[in-house]
Amino acid sequence: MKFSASRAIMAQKLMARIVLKELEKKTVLFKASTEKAIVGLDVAYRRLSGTEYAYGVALLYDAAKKSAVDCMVATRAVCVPYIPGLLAFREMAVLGPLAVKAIEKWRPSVFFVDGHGLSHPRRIGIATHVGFATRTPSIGVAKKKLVGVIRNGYVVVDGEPLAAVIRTPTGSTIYVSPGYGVTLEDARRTVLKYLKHKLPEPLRLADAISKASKKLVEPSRDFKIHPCPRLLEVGA
DNA sequence: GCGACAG
DNA sequence: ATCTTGTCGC
Repeated sequence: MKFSASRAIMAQKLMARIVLKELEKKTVLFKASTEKAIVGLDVAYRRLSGTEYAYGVALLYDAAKKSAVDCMVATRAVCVPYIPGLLAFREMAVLGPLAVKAIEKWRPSVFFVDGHGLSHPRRIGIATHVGFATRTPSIGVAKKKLVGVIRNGYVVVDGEPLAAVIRTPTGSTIYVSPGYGVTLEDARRTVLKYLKHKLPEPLRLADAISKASKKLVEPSRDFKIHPCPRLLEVGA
């Protein structure tokens, strides 16, 4: 079936009703400093003879050892266009199944996802989709602002802070927002603990591996998890 | 109409 | 995000 932007928006509004209600009731599943295992999720794309493929990476980061300890790479042809605000529908095709596998295999405390969570037009960014779909805490980390204005270090919409604006050690700016089951302050504090470069370690490493995988892994039409390339040397 | 617009 | 060469700077 062809992708329908209007139906996707309807779906997000329905999800928002549930997620925001839980957030009001302070249904918190994760608190800062309780993390044992963090899984960084990122997606890279590659055009190959008329078909566009998505390379999804799930990287397991050990909070105690402060290093990456495992990773998975998954590929599949993408079937949804990129539309601001609807990024989740494009990336979930590969991140959804991959996140489920990551939970079964690693039992992570929280997911770090590239992209916004709460700081989204309907409060349902990619990070929220991942967390809600898997009922696992998640935090969104974006490199560009999508909505709102910046006031006192936060992205604000209608007077409500939706994301923390953080200046990274490399001088760039990132926007950290709650995905699912996490408060804004806990999301901010947690990301800060792993911020050594432009992105928190679990995401920086997942990003490096997803890009490197494009020339080391043959993509498949349908969703498939490949043997993880021995790339943990990419800064880990 | 104009500007904005995650990855 | 991706397409792309060299190049300026820490």
